[in-house]
Amino acid sequence: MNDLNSQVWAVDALSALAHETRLSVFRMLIQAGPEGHVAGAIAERAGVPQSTMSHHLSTLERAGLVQSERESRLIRYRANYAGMQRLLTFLMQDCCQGAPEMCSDLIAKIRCDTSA
Amino acid sequence: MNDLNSQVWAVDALSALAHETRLSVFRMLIQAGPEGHVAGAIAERAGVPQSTMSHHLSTLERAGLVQSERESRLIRYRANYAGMQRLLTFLMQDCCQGAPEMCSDLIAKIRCDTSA
DNA sequence: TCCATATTTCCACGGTTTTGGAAATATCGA
DNA sequence: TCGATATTTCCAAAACCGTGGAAATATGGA
Repeated sequence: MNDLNSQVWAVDALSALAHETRLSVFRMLIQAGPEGHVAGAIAERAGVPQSTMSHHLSTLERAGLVQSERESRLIRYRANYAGMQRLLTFLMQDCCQGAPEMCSDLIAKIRCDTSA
Repeated sequence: MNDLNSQVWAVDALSALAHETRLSVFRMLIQAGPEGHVAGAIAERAGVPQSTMSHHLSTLERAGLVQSERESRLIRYRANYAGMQRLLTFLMQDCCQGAPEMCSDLIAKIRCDTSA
């Protein structure tokens, strides 16, 4: 995938996350881990109507940030970690080209714990 | 800063980046390093009118992703690495809460080189 | 087959964002 | 002080996005 295509995709992913409801849903799913949540529960937790949430979920899915799977009448949504990784890698790649030492600082400061 | 305020800020930062022109300007500035670029050069390189670019630059600046400094008649823009770091840290923090092992995978895969 | 449940798609209104020419502002040099 | 240059701010038109009720679709159970 060349840089221009990546950028088009990155804009989609960033747009998908650039919304109060969608960002919190994405975080909810990241935090839920592999279990994810079904659509109705997501709408209820977020306090928005199902049809509105359905739009948001499909936006996130089109952007490659979540995945859905039907479980009989329910549809379960999970975070797509690969999409997240691709986005962060794209942004970090930019970072490094101009300031490698700054970039390693940044990576060093990212901590894999919730007390940050 | 609590989580809710961070999220409001994160939505602003993500919105600022969620635009073809603005994302490429941000990357241009990241890649330019501490030298940055002056406003006119940015508009010319991106191929958009100055007034349009001025709006975009102020959007990025309001979001804390770039900084400006007057140099006599010119205004020089530089990437704000702290803003970038804050955004990535916020997104990674989410990431870790649900899937610590995945998170370390992700960090391990981010490489500080341009051959990625 | 028919009903209940979970979810999505349709549709259209209202709001926000993007855009760029023209006018305003800032700075410098003569 | 005046003119040239760099940039921003003003404004209004066009394009885009978010919203949610109602209708459509999918599934399972009786």
